[in-house]
Amino acid sequence: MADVKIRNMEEFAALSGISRPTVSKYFQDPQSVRASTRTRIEEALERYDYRPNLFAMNQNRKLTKNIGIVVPFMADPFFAEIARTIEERCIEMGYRPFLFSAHGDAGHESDILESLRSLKPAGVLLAPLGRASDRSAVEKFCADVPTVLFDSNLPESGLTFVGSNSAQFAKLIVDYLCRTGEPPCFFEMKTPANPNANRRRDGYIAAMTALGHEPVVVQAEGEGWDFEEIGRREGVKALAAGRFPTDTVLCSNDRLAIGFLTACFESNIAVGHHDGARIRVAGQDDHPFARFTCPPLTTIAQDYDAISRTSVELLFQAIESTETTPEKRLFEGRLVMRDSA
Amino acid sequence: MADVKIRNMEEFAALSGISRPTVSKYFQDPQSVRASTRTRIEEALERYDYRPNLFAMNQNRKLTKNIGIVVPFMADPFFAEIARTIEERCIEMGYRPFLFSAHGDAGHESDILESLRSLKPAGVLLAPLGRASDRSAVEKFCADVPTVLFDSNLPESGLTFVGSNSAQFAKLIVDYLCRTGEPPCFFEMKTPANPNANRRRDGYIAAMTALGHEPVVVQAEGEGWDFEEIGRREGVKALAAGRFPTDTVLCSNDRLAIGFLTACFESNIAVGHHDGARIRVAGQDDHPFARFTCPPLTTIAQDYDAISRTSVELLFQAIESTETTPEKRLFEGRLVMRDSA
DNA sequence: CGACAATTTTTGCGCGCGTAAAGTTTTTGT
DNA sequence: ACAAAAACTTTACGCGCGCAAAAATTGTCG
Repeated sequence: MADVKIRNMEEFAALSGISRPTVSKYFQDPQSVRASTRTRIEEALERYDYRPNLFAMNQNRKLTKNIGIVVPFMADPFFAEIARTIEERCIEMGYRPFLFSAHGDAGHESDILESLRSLKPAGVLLAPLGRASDRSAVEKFCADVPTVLFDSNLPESGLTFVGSNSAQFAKLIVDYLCRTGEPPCFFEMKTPANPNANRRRDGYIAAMTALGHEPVVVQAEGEGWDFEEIGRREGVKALAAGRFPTDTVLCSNDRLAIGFLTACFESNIAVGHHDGARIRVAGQDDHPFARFTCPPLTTIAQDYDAISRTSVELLFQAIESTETTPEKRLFEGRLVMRDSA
Repeated sequence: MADVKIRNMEEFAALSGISRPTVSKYFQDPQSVRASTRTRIEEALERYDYRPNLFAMNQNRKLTKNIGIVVPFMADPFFAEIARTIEERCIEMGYRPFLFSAHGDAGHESDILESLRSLKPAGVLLAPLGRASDRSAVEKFCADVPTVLFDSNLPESGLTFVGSNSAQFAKLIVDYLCRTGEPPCFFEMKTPANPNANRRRDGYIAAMTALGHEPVVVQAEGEGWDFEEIGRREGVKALAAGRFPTDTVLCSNDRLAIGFLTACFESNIAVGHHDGARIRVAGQDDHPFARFTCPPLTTIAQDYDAISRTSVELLFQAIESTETTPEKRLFEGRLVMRDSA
């Protein structure tokens, strides 16, 4: 590698013996130039180590290669994990992903969308905060930028959405629990952070009704994204008050379940399906930590891989073809049987 | 808000009755223009909703307002949390943070640093992967861009670093454990992901020796960032093989401890300091989930707030004054007593 | 070998804003 | 009230590359 400092594409083009517009074409899509030309450019690249100026590139370009990825709460390993896989797929496609977390705050979410505009992204993958989101801000943004929603939908928005089939989740776990013991009560937050929670509750009620059981919903007070703490604190209260008529509790999601397991521990109630256990607990999501709770949490696994893959596919579809009809893709969950239920 | 579409700063300047260079000055630092001018610009901003073009701004600028934040593993809530606080502080300072995760992979880490170059960041806050990092790549980067390392240092690199005092951590927890029961064994990964682990082991040995106890280090096989799984799998083996001579286990970090708690559960060994418990387990970090393990994990809390605050402060110090001497700031941990030990 | 298509080269403008210098106006201090 | 200082306006150039149109070259195939 010759250590000649290259200032711009002009210089690099001269040194590699190719015209600047062709080099420019190469950087926008290496496949768009003749193989022999490509080889010459790549040889020069190895010798001189030049990278086009990001800001100049995007300054006067019709469409950038930037992709925005926005999640509601990065400190939730579920989102960290899905963001990771999405990020990788974007890079594979030759795009440049930028990652943002709303940190559970709607104001921050709007700010992100605003500042995302100035990145002129080719497309955005957005997992909205949900209920708390500034709907009009999100919709206005989506009208301007090709966007695929994932994880949490904006009801009636008519936007492309990729997520999980809540009804199927509920049916799967309710059927399992009823088959193997007492029918479950449902433990959820009273004011859930996103609309999935409502669909999960409805799914639970439908599944119970279909089996001829009386659904019982126990709601936890508390706002925000501290699901574990809410599950623990309200779980302790609900247990003490005897609000669970059966010995089986289905939590709306794994994080709530993790907190509820702590509540059971604090209340000296053994969890599981073994002799001596007094309560069974199940969650939904297959959170990365669900395998490490004590006892390990029985849950419904989201299809991370299908969700991230499909989100990216639909986004690129929307980017490449000017007009696409909004789609809605729901993936099924998989029962993960562990010791808690 | 008049819905006149504003194309550029020129137009906005005309509409607000201020010259373009002054408007430009305002956007670089609102405090740099006279209060009366600032007011006029801000009034116009409310009416017309204009935002300068990010790419044009940074195109021909000596120093951008971009800050890179790089963590080794975003799916670890510890890093998600610290990234969040750092991000907020940068925004407060009028800078624009960009978040990146190496996802536990050194190649990815180098790629991030490379692509970070093209963002022309004013500064970078980097938590290196540690042992796995491509040292020369990191050092070369730090030579070009003002960088503050945090969490994990690059030994002998002479770079500014902000982290925790491992020796103090070890002393604090070892003293506590010895005071309240049998002296602890130390459970760690054989080939740890970052150098903090080595310092923690050394700290443990020093603290034990100081108290006149024989240190016992039990090492877990396994590579990578799946700490919980390694802690669980190797924990089960070590427990079965009777490799812990005392009834107290100090884990190198909380994630390992979380896995180890699962190992104890699987091995039917009650954890805690209550009657009937057969083992005490402690961790280090105060991981966001440590409070929700069963039993809740006794640990040493990192001073998240001081670390993030100081990192940002030192970075801006380095950005503003051209020449600063590298500093090393270590913060003390706080004993968090819970039920596991 | 010639015709035709596919690529590449040439040429040149433009993007939106940073920045510098010189001139003009406003503010500040006494 | 007046000079000095501070802030602003005018003017003008440059950043590095995208993009488009026309000319020149290369490659393909009968």
